[in-house]
Amino acid sequence: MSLTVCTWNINSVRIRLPIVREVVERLKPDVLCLQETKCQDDKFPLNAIRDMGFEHIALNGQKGWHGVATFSRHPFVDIGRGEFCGKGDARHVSVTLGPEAGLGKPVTVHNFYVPAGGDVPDPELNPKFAHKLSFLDEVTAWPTLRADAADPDRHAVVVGDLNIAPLETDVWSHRQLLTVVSHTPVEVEKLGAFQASGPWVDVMRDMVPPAEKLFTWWSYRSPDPTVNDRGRRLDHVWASRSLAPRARAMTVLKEARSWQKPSDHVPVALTFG
DNA sequence: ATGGCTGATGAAATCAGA
Repeated sequence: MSLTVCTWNINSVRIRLPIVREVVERLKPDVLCLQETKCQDDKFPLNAIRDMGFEHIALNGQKGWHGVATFSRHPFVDIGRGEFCGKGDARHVSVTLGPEAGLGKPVTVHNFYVPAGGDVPDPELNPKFAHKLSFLDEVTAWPTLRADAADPDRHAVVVGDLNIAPLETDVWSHRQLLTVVSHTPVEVEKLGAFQASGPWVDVMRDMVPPAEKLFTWWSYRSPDPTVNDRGRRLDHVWASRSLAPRARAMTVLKEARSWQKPSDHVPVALTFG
């Protein structure tokens, strides 16, 4: 028995429905977590998702921007939606699957979309950056997440677009990105505190050694993002300590960045067995 | 050398992404 969890910032679920199908055929996820769905719940293309084999769907969307969604082949025993910084943003949804999903115990999958943080890496000058830092502080202290990580009767996973590339090899140029939002020391420190609050294991980096470059995002502004490979690892899969040793395989579907009408992020799939 | 692009909204230009 195994469980494959996939995370993908899709940058509009409606405009990219055709390649959702392609991603599902290639990665065969049991659980698919999307961010930046940009779709209110009552306009979500539920039937198309069900046709791909996901009978169980948990939404937390809003009009125009943000929004997360989690699809599953296995039923949910629980669904949760966190709200942070009192802004009413749709940036989190969690689902819990029973032991029959394949891991022997229930597993809770938290799907996050962390604020991007704007341009200027100074919380005094840039409210978006201040929001990003506050969001990280709140999720680090969130009792629900800490309880899930510590529960001996359950596995837990955190996935999503965390919008921070923590390691030097998570960006195309550590030196040049030190002052660019997504790789600044203050963000990396807060992401580290968030990770330590579980503690959560960065299973992508268990699968690909930290010495190797590993990216999940390439800017739309490059004419051909594959040419210079100026990417960043903004998307993450973390597992609770009981589950992390059971990571069996990972796929970063880099080729999806070159498909027609791509997202600027590519899907990441992790199989636990 | 990051921003030259992309998407949502709403019907043109602006905001946001990161």
